[in-house]
Order: sequence, then structure tokens, then C-alpha cells
Amino acid sequence: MRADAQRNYARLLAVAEEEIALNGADASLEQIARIAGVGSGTVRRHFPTRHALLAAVFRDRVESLCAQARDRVGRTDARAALLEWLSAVTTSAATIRGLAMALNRDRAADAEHEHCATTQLTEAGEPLVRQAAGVLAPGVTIADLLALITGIALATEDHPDPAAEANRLFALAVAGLSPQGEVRRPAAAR
Amino acid sequence: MRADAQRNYARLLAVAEEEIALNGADASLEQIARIAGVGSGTVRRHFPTRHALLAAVFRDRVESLCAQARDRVGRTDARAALLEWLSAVTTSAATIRGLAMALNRDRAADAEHEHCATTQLTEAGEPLVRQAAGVLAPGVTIADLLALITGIALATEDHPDPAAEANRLFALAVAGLSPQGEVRRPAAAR
DNA sequence: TTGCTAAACGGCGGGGGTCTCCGTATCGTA
DNA sequence: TACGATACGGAGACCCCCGCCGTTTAGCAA
Repeated sequence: MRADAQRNYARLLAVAEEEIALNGADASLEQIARIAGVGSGTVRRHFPTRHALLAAVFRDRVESLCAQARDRVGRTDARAALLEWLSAVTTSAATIRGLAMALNRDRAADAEHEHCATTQLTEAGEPLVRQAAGVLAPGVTIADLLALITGIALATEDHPDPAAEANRLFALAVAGLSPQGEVRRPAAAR
Repeated sequence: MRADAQRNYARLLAVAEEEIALNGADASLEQIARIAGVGSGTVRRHFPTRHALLAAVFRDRVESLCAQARDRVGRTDARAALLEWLSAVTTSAATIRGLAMALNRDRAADAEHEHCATTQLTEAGEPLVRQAAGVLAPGVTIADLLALITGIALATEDHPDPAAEANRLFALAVAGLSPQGEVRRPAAAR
């Protein structure tokens, strides 16, 4: 890659991160180009789709989460290991503007890309779930957990303290909103 | 209201309902105007904001849900009454394209309008929650339940069977994803 | 150093969307 | 039937996404 291309790539990434933090996943690409001082074509060359830009912006963060998951595999307190990680994911999803929407969108895209954030998180979290299978409600998958988390993050995006609120809601869901009764029964609910 | 205005209003509402069902809450207002055979100014006159249009389109449905809530107040099995109603809300939010997003947005708008859908549902559901307070986890409010439901609906919007998936996730949250013990948050995120 | 070439750049043009405003057509009434 | 209030339509200004192409420039090689 040519030196000027590298410079522009880095610049765009930095600007995009700011702009997305400010305006969410729908931030204007044109605006990003303007701030970065490049033509709109340059943005498009480096990031052919909006999804590509989002993926690049959030890559480090997602990889960090995946690493955190790997670090927790094999711990004896499987439940705590899983819940702590999920809480970290929740905090990121709720705090980093646009991340939740990005995660949600590429779940919709139906695993079109192998390296999309949702896929990565799913693969990273799967061992933790398997490990903790005994203490989870029957039928709960890593996909369910991530779906719930992204949903919660979307729903709390405009709360004064999104991370706290999201974690609170997720904790409620983990413990059960109304836990009595059919807790351990796998039969279909209505 | 003049007769032609009434006609246009009704036409627009019908077209908007279709178009939103097809393309979600971001459906093009211009497109709606075109299909309805009116000028774009007419759309904006009847519905000054996108929110106003969404509110009008979903009004009947929301009122039906509110009515269902009222019908359930006073039932002896308070828990079932609440859960059934929440399931109905979940089904609507997940099935009717754009509704979840509309609900989510007007929660963000911070009760700007008294008659917004979220407010209505909150008021309608509150008695059911109070009634069932004894069997709910401490600290759970009607706002929490609705936030969770809209979040779940958003996250399952592109699932093959959104209603089933959303209800499944919500049922899991009600019973508890991992019902025993307490959820702990990690010492430091990242 | 100087050419040269492929890679990268910028921005134009077309297609849409939102929002505002105003001249005009139409309704309902006197 | 005539008239005023009301509603209509669409033009204009602005922004955004997307594809394309003429121009510039980095980096290698002579």
C-alpha cells in the first residue's frame, strides 16, 4: 500500500471514529471525507460499504472483547466467567455509539462476511457458554445472549447513562424478571 | 376539516401503513406521497414530522394493546395477566415493521409528547405491573419491561419468524437466562 | 537524478430524500 | 353564485449516496 494511501486510511479511520461516536452508525460519509480533508471517492475506495467502515472502526474494540473471552475460558467458575464477559460486551455495546447498531445489522446480513463483528463475538463466546451450559436455562445459545445484549444496547442508547442502564437490564434478564415457576422447564412458553 | 383534506389524510394513512410495513420506519415520505398521488407538501401538512406519521399509523394498534391491558386489570392471576399482555406487546412490536423503532425513538424523545405510544403503553401497563409486583424481581418497572421488549423486537427484526423469536427471548428473560445467584460486573471494562 | 507507470486522488453528475414556501385550485358557505 | 378560507402541489435549496473518470503523485528503476 502506498504511503499516501496509508496516511489517508489512518486519517479516515480516526475521523470516522469520532464522527460515529458523535452521530451514530448513520454518520455522513461525505462529512467524514470533508473533515478528513479528502474527496468522497477516497472514502469509498478504502471502505466500499458503510459496513466496511464500521467494521474497521470497531475492529480493535471487538478483538479486545474476543481476547477477554479467550482469557476466561477454562476458569473454574464458569458462570461468573461468562457473566462477566457478557457484562463487558454489554458495556461496550451500550457505550460505543453505533456499535450496537453495527452488530445488529450484520446479524441481519446473515453471516455474509466471515469476519463480521457478530461472528467473531459468537465464536469467541461460544466456549464460555458451553462451559457454563449447566447453569444456563435450557436452550440458551450464545446467539441469543448476543441478540439480547444488542437489543438492550439499542434500547438504552439515549439513556443518560447507557452502560449502567444496559447492564442493569441485562442483569435482570439473567436473574429473571419474574423467576418463579417455569424456570427449569424447557417446554415451549405459550 | 375539509372533505378533500379528510380524503387525503385517509389515503396517506393507508399508503403509509403499507409502505412502512414494507420498508420500516425509514420509509420515504416522498414515495408515500407519490403512491398516494399527492404532493409532498400535503404529506408534511398532515404529518409535520415523521414521528407524527408513525404515531398516526400505529395509533389503532397501540390503543388496542392498551385496551387489552385494561381488560386484564383486576384478574386474580396477576402474573399471567401481565405476562400475557407483555407477550402480546412483544408480538406486535416484532411483527409490525417499524413499530419497535417508533417506540424506541419516542422513548429517546424523552416524553416530548404526552400521547406518544410509549407513554400510552407505559400508563396502560403500569397497573398490571403494580398488581404483579409481588412476583416480579425487585426494581422491575413497566418502563424496564417495555424497553426490553422494544430492544428484543429491534434485535429480531430480520429473523425469519420475528414474533416467535422475540417471544422466545422475552420468555427466557422472564424466567431468567441463568436464574441462580447474582450477576457480577467485571472490575474494569477493557 | 530523472523518467515512467500504476496506484491513488478528487470531485463531478445523476438519483433520491427532507423541508420550506408560495401561487393556485378547490371546498363550503353566505 | 360568489367569495374567503383552506388545502393543494411542486419548485427550490440543501444534503447524502454512489459510480465514474481525468489528473496527480509515489516509488521504483535506469
